[in-house]
Amino acid sequence: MAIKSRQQAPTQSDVARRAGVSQGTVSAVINGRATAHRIPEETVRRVREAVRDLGYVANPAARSLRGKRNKLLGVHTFESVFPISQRDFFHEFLIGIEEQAVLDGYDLVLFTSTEEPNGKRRIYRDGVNRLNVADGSVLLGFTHDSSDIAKLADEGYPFVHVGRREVPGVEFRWVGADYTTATRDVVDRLIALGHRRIGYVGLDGRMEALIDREQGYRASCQAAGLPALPVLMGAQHLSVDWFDHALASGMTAFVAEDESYAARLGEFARERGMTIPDDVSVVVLRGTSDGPHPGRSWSSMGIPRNEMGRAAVRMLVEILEDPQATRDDHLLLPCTPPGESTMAPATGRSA
Amino acid sequence: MAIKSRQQAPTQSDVARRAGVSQGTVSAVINGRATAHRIPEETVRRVREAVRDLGYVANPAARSLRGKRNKLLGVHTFESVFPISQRDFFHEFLIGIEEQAVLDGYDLVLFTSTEEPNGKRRIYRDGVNRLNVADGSVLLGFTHDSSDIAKLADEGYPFVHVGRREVPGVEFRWVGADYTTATRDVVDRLIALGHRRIGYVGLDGRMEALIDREQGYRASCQAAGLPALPVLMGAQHLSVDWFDHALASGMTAFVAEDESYAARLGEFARERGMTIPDDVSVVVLRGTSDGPHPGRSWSSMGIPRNEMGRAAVRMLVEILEDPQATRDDHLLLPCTPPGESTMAPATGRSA
DNA sequence: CTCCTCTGCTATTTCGTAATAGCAACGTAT
DNA sequence: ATACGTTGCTATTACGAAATAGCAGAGGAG
Repeated sequence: MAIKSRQQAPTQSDVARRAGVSQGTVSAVINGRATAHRIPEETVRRVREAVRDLGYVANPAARSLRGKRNKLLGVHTFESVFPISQRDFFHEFLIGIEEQAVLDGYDLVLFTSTEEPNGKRRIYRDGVNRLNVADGSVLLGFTHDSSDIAKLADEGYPFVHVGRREVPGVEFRWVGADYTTATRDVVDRLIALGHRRIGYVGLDGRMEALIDREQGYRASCQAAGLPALPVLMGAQHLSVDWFDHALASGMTAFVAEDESYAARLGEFARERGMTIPDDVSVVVLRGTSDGPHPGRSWSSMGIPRNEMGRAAVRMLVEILEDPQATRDDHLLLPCTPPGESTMAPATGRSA
Repeated sequence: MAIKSRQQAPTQSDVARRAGVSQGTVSAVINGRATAHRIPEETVRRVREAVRDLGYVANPAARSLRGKRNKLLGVHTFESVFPISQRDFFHEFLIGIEEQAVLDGYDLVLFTSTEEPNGKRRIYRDGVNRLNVADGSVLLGFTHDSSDIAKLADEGYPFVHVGRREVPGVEFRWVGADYTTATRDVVDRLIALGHRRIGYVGLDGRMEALIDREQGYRASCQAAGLPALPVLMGAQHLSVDWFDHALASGMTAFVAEDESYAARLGEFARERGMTIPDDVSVVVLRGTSDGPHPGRSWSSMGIPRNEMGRAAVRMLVEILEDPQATRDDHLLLPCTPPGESTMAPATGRSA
């Protein structure tokens, strides 16, 4: 037996012919508008029988052409999802997005075809917005070039950005996590544990998500009357020399914007024969170890990735299904506080 | 500034009006039939400009209604992807699928809307085959009810099943891993290490993927002239009593169809004060620890999930882009051999 | 001056479904 | 007998893209 190649599926007209009625009548019966169309029992029965006999299934293309809606939600990630580090980070968002899409009865379109050779993904390629195949889209990740977002918003295309994002002069919807408050709580906790000099190890790119964290750090220090410490930015400065210097200046705790920086600190501590958290406390502000994959367990602020994905889809679906209703155009979800695994009271040395 | 609400997506007619031509001309330009339609440079330029200005993108429903392709590939998983255990298992397939889709310039549709309350996903819901929104689909996971597959194949819908699957009387394309050979190699290796009584711990559902493994186990035993040992099937039989009995009968190695069974064996061994692999060897035939997520590291046969996903997409795209060409209707990829972490030479006790 | 060819498009139809408008036949009321 | 309502449908159109058929005007040949 050979594999069949595509053949013509039966249409409503085929069904109509067999049942001896018109196509419109078949449509009415199939869509439960039989009574509204005053179609008697007997005719309905004949149509149903013909549907069964022919194995008729509605052509979704035709249906959505008529109905305007495809029941498709797009997911656009600005970066390739493959690099290992990114993979784990995005995965949890995707799970949340999928879970909510299931609940709302939408299918998802993953936009991958727009990837350029450099691994970046753009919304517009040759000026064409591929996202339009979906009723609306969730945007994931960060792009330094915000012109795509601006253009999309200007078109009136319905989308929700995951992660707080500000583009001057452009209004759009987003779902974010409250990094400012969460970071502030983290630093407050370190202060409560007796730490007086707390280092902040930051990334190079200062996107909103990181600025918010830094903001929380500064706010906490200020509230406690601690000096505004210099903030280290960028991996290239993160050397053992810097670490020695930091310790010498009395630092007893570090707040690392990214898990990878905490890993470096861990190495330095081991080199100097110090243990975490007994000698030094380290807290991570952005990691994946809180996810389903164990690995290292730093004291790590929990980003509600799953919830953010769900919330973005929920917001998007609400927009699509009731475009008129007024609602908040953004949502800030709380982070979960870090565990105490790599946090401990400041040791005597610093007292 | 308020968020703009959805304006009608531009159509070819809108573009045509702006460019001062007819809809048909726009269609010709967009589909590269400009020369065939003897449309001069200047007009083509005007149309292209109008397309860019309006952000026009083809309506996939209309396009596919007309029998054209959408550049969309569907991914249907028969089970929900959420349960933690499944999540890791499917994830790697999805990565492979996405990677290849990027290369071939297709976007992916994740079919989630067909999930029933029990977590099962069907292709046909209310008799409607939703997969039709995609040009073709990759089917992932296992369904005991093969009628959906049969119906799909009968319709002539282009799809590739990931995982070898046999449905009597139905021919379709699939990509699988060669579990038979890989398992045979595993058992051969254990035999070479001096093991003479090797237990096989199997799952309840005997789908093809498991039957193949069992087949490889039996083949290896038979080739080595070892007795055909009773095969344990089902978690309910996996007790310490059984373990004691197995050891007493001289078993020195176990082949576990699933990682979870290996975990049970590990517990039993600990209870009896035995160490793996010094006292007992354990090899896993289906696990996720070989993936990017560390966790336990059993000696585990590596399933080429990423490659399987890629191969399925490649096969599907070939079918779509050249339906006539003759080609193999299935592909069997090799597994990677397990490491030696939980395998060791048989101890004196069994000699 | 007429016929023909070539250019550069336009007009029309098609795909399958759904919604709206409306018609023919029959019965009922006045 | 005429007007009117009800029943049971059919006819038509729209949705957006694409394919096919073909037409108007310019220019050249005879």
